[in-house]
Amino acid sequence: MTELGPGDASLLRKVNTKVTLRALRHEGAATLTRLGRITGLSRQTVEAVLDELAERGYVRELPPDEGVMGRPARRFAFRADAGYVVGMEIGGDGIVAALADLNGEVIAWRRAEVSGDATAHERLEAARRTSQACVDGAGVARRQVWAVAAGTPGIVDRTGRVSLAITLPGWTGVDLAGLAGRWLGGTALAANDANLAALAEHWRGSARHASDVVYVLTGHRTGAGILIGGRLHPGRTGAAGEIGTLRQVGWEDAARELVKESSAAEVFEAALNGDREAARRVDHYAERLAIGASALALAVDPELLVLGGGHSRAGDVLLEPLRRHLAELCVSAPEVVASTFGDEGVALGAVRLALDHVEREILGI
Amino acid sequence: MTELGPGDASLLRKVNTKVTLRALRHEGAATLTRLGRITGLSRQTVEAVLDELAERGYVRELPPDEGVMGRPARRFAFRADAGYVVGMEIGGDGIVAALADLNGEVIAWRRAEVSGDATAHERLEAARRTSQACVDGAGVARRQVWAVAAGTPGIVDRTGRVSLAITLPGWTGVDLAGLAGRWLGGTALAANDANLAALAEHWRGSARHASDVVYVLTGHRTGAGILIGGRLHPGRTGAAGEIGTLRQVGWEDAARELVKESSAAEVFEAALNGDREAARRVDHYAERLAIGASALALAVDPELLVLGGGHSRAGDVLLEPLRRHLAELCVSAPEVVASTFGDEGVALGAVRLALDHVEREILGI
DNA sequence: CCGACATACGTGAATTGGTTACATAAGTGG
DNA sequence: CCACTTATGTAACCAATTCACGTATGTCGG
Repeated sequence: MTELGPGDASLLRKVNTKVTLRALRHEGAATLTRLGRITGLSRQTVEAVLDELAERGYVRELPPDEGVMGRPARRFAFRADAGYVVGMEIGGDGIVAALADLNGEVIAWRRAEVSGDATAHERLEAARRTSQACVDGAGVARRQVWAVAAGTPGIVDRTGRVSLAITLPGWTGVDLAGLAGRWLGGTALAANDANLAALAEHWRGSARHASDVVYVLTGHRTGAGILIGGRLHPGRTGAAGEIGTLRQVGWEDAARELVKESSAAEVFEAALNGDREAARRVDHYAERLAIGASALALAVDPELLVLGGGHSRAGDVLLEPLRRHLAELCVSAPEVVASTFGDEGVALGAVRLALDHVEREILGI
Repeated sequence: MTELGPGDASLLRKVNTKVTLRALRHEGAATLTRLGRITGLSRQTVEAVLDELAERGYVRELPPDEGVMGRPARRFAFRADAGYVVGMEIGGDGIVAALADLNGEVIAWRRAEVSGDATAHERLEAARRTSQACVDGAGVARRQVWAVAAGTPGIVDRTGRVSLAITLPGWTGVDLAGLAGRWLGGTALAANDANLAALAEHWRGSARHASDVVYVLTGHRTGAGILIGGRLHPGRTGAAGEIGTLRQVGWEDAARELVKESSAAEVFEAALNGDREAARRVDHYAERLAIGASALALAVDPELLVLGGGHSRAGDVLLEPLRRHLAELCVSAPEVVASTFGDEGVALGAVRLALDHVEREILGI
């Protein structure tokens, strides 16, 4: 995994820069002495590292704390506003774009509705407009955007091209990463929506403490994303988790059956209120989900299964039968929880993906 | 994944030791100058590193090459005989033990038959005797054995305990790692057999060039192992890949149906010779395999699917229908190949697991 | 046998990065 | 205004590495 090269002396400085930067970002703002204690490095080393980082613009010196004993200490903070990233969801219902600083704090959201049968061109135009408006509206210069990531239904290959999308017309073959790179500055990435939502849950949601996670995205479409060792596992073609395509699983029409004539929310509501027929439909839907989820859970044996997407808002009405069916199917079923994020999960995961890229490539963390 | 600590100066030496040792092991034997060129380090550094390694006993100086121009260069080689590891399979048919040096060269095999309905105690005794005989017979002192690993059917948890085994009587609950540690010296590890076989294929077999691999172990029992990023993916409970337990998959009795009254080899042979009924049975078996394999392939989206275990010897008679059924079930089916190792795969994978442990913990690679 | 050549070894100085120890500076609190 | 607390600044030292250059030790051709 980690390529290991020979170490000349400057490798040490690189390592210590990473360690210091990580500690500083974790602390928010800190003095030299404190950073030294945390990292295990000497104060002098930390000082040298921070002066260098300040020079490069990644770190800012703050005015010293007042009212404390002793000589005032130099304080530093990571410059989260040194750059920005954009994460977006390009889905069947519309576009969600989020602008975040280098700490991952989202400073602007933007949404746009796009009908499910819009052409690829219309959808892409909406995405371009929405992402650009999100950045411009926040008063951030486009060249300040270091990376962009987009999540979308369907299979997205390693280069960021949509290699297969059944639910969106004309979507197969779209070079999403290539296009998004032209809308804004910086590197552009694209990935499957469920995968990104999984990433978001691991970052700040229900899956914070798990490293192997299966995420099941419910809604009009049913999909899944997999995290292994806390990292995205896209697979060779980007199709990892696309268990729904297996006929035996029946994810294709699971959602359709659930919402036959009423809305999903109504069905869940009715089931909660004791409607036997609604309860039966929810149970049947849960069983369908469980079959696919159990295949994933048996394959990956994750610590956690997160239920996300539109229908996860139903909560225990859906979670309880899902847990029950899953327990029947798995030797040792994983814990099942609802996702923390609603319809912001995919865009948030895209932010995280873009940040990962920035931290790896630019900050060298 | 990688924990990153602060770097004092000695970190550099550690890194360069690893790089040098890796290069040396790759070369077999090499001069200082050559190692310097390969690693990108200066000759002096390489020399200091190797002198240190020689002192610690990991490396040996060889007599210089003769008949070449210029001043004879100091030559070094990794001391593969500085320690040994044992890998073993404890299966339903019997025991396979392999003793290997630190280069992974197997210097002794040992086998013992144990009937499928032997008690756990009998099986363990056979394993103890076989592994000890393997080491003693090769003239290696038991304290020279740095690590032992064992593969077995069933689910093996992270501590090396068999948490569930259906096929072997009394096997559930056996603390395999704990016991194996007492038979021989060193650390002891235990894992699922299919997982280890997958590791062996990645190490020296059909899966050498793939990093994400699904391995399907055929035979009396059908199981699977998963490699992600070239590393074992055991999952939370060690049950990753145990898709066979899903009823819809039908791995439980797939093998039983194939061999109804004749032996598996006979069925394959007959199918090859144009026997329609045999071909139908093989096709049905392949379909059963493909259903489970496709679930794994869709979940993991691997680069390669390796078919191993007893029935993989059948070759194309089985591979061809498997590929066909897999292509029907998967969006983009992975390449399917037969395993390189027959009944030695599990023990060989155990050797690799033990070596991984040694390299990580002792050599610090 | 001997000189030319090729190649590797050996040594010392310079560089980079890091640590420890201790004197000094700059605040707070009575 | 003095004691106290805490951080900074400086100097000496160490560890690991590289570069430059001189030296050693073999082969090859006559």
